[in-house]
Amino acid sequence: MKYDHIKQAVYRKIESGEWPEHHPVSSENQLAKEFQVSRMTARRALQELSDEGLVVRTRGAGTFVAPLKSQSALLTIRNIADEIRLRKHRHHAVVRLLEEVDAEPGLATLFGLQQGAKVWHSVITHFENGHAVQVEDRHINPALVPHYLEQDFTLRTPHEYLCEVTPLTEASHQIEAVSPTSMQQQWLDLDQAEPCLQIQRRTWAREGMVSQAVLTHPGSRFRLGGHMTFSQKAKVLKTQTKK
Amino acid sequence: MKYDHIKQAVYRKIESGEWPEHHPVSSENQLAKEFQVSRMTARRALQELSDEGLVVRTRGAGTFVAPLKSQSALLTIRNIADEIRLRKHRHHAVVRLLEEVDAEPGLATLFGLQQGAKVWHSVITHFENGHAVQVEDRHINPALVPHYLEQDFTLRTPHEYLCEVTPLTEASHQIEAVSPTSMQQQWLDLDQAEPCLQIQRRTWAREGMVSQAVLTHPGSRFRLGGHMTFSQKAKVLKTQTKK
DNA sequence: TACATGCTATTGTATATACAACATCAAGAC
DNA sequence: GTCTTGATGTTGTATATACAATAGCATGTA
Repeated sequence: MKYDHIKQAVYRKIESGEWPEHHPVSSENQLAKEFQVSRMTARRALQELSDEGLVVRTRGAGTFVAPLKSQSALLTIRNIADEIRLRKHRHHAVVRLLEEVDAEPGLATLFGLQQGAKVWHSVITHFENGHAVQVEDRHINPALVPHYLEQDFTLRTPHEYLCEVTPLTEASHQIEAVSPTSMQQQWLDLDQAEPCLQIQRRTWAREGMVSQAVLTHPGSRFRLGGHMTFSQKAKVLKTQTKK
Repeated sequence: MKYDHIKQAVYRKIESGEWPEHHPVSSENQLAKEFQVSRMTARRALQELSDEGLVVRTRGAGTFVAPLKSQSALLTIRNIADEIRLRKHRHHAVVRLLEEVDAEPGLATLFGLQQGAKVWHSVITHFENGHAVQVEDRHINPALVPHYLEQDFTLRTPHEYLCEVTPLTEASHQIEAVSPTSMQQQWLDLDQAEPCLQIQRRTWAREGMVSQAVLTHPGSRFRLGGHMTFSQKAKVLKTQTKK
């Protein structure tokens, strides 16, 4: 499988960070020459990488490493700020906490740190047209993310910062319905405890787990929606059963 | 784009139901002859359909229409009964309501029916190891689904029945956190109103909207989870931005 | 400067061919 | 009946080639 050889070579360049977003990928002819294969074989490698969304190809221009910023709309829940702006609404954020804390035992294990090691912690409330729609309670692995505490998260969300600083490779999510804690209630400006949609998101880079975020949305002000056609459904199914 | 011509021809056969699950698809050579193209062009059509999960290809055997039964794990939320059995737990269902009712105006519009037309309505509680984990409140378009009221839904879930009777082509979902109504609370054997995760699922066939289901889960007994790697994430992203 | 033209590199589509790997079935050997 | 063998059809991989469509750049022109 020569084409798979080429795919993996390109994949390594991207995954290692040697080729960042928008970096040009060798052209079909260059790869064909370099790997001593025909252009059609090199083409297949790039084509499959494109199908998988790792590179973007433009006729006449070339092949480039795909930007990873934008996220799948439904599961990773795109950056809340982008989502709000997409609806042409105003977004602003208020930083409630930004601190260094002792890691809880469970989290220390997930991060691969010693018991009692320090981790970074931020709590940020996101507003849509002046109404609180999400409180983002996030813990960060300081071994993998530099200068987290010095960022101004009213300008750029933690998620955006993480995407820039580290190449994320995996994510897991859990969605559940909960009653907000009194602190969450306060952070969301809720008069009374209403049901909240809570999403736990964990993200990994190649070196290990980068961050855990707990995103809490008031049920009355947030809804998670999606739509898929038959063939798209089948495609998602395939990516999931493949593992 | 000759290859796209072939893709669409095959797609129509599948979508129309003329080729059911596991039905053999014409071979590359047959298609090449039929459409007056080279084998490589016919091959591309089948290959892309395979990438999209519509057909399954086996070297030496041939190409076949893919089984659609299994659903994407995260969004369509696989059949609750399957999910429970997958965890090696006991599942049973209790039918709370199974009746013909007047369609609400909104639903009649969605179904493409006259105001005040009759629709079918079922309410079923699903139990995992004896604990209620979901109440399924479903409305059915009687124009597209036969004999719904005569089914025994303790043996086969409505979702399973619908999948057998009609070829579903699209689905949309909304997820939110709510307080249960008093009826839902009763159907779920809840002592007090706890936050519930509520999923609204609408499904379409080619002829129109088939069904609307509202699935309500007690927050304390249910969690929606998922995991995806980098390249899978990118693939999902692509299918969603494509529209 | 501003615009138009054309050249070149790159990706997209289509074809023809060759061989490899595998599944299925039928005929024959035991 | 059971197993082996081989023929045939199918998909998978790889190559070589041709032309189309587009992007980007450089060059020439007004």
